Amino acid sequence: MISVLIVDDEAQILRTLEINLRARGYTVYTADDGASALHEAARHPVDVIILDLGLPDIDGVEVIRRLRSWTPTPVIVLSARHGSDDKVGALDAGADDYITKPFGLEELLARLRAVSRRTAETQDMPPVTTAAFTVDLARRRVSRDDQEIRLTPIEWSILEILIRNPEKLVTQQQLLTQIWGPTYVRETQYLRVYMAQLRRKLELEPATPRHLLTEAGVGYRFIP
Amino acid sequence: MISVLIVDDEAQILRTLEINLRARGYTVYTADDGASALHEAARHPVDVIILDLGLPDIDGVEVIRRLRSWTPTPVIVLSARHGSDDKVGALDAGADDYITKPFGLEELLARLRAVSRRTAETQDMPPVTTAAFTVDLARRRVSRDDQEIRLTPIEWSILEILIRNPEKLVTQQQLLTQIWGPTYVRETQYLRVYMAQLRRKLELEPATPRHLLTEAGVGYRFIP
DNA sequence: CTGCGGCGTAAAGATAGCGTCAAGACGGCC
DNA sequence: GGCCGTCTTGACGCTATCTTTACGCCGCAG
Repeated sequence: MISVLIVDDEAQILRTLEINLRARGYTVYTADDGASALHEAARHPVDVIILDLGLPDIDGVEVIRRLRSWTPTPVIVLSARHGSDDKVGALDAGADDYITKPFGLEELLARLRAVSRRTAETQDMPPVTTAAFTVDLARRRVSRDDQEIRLTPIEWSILEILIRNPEKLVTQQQLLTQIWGPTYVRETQYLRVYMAQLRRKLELEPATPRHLLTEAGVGYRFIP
Repeated sequence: MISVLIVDDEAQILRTLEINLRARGYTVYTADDGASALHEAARHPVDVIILDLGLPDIDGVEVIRRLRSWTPTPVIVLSARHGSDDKVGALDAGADDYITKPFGLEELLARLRAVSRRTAETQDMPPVTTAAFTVDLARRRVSRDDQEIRLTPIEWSILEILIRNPEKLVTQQQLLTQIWGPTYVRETQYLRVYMAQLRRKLELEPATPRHLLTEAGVGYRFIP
């Protein structure tokens, strides 16, 4: 069951959306100003937040910023203005998508599906299995021969990125920026150390890896 | 049969609500001030409490706070004021929903259905049992060897979140935001203290936990 | 054949996070 | 006001984890 928090100060819109989304099987929470939006978001760990930018108390962009300080929950922004500044500001603050009013319900539903697909992938994805090991992204667990394997946070981050891009080449820069931040793009030694550890823990023959492959000078690749 | 406690000092409103809700099949109890509200709530284990904020004796927010110290029963707040401070205060204290007077009966009924649906999810859950202890989310009780174990409100909140996500990793941020609010995301020390207490109370060998596991640097996990 | 860059491996040093204890603050209750 | 349970906060040793350094291997180009 996908849960949504809708934030809008116009009671009519709020109600319409609430009813329509409920009818389609979403669990819906509502708020009609910024303060209660933040409060509700903290209370209920929803999958998506639909946020109107024009709120009576706090500026919508500010609401996004505060949400982003602690949660990665995707945010879809609603706005009456067609201005592009608005849009850029909201997206910069961390919004994931943007719709200008008036909008058709179908459009909103489409975008909702789009952003929630990403989280749904994580939440209900079946475990990924290879000849040597099994990775369960939803539960954040790895096992080999039904034996659970302990991974450190960094080991897990690297493995997760590779698993989410099966067959694909993931560059060293991608890994370094996503895990350590943009200022670490030169620290390729980190990757060597952690890839070695991952192979030692996961591969049957760490010296001749079959699933965690190196592309010399470029990056790494996961083969299922 | 769903039971409701209505608290309001205006006799007329109290009577109108009582009649209308009875007519729709609810079991209704009433109170006209804070003290008797707390008293009635303790006497009858109702499903929902409808609470007017402007009471003659105790401040409405205070009533919510005291209720919350021992029961998770959902509270719908009624208020004459439109101010947002009020609202935030009540929600912070633990209210579940909020309606400003004057309001239509249909709106109240809708919210009543909404909150009681939410609790229904909880109340139908069978108890969770492990080798060491049993947790009954519906009755909010924990036992070990048929001996009931007392948990403080915060201990319970943590345990409940973990139990609702069996096998899954629950991040420190999830726990901190859901229990203390988004501004406490750095206070990981709280978690260490309370996890230690939970283990001391629940685990057979608190030093080597089997059901409440730590994922260093990330969060905690419950294994049935 | 020799030097070089990139890689894998091992191990040492630095750091951050954990569990634990205990003292103090706080609030409800008699 | 005083008691009691609960929550917050600080200090400590310990361990896991991260970072850094060192070294040998390999392929390649000069």
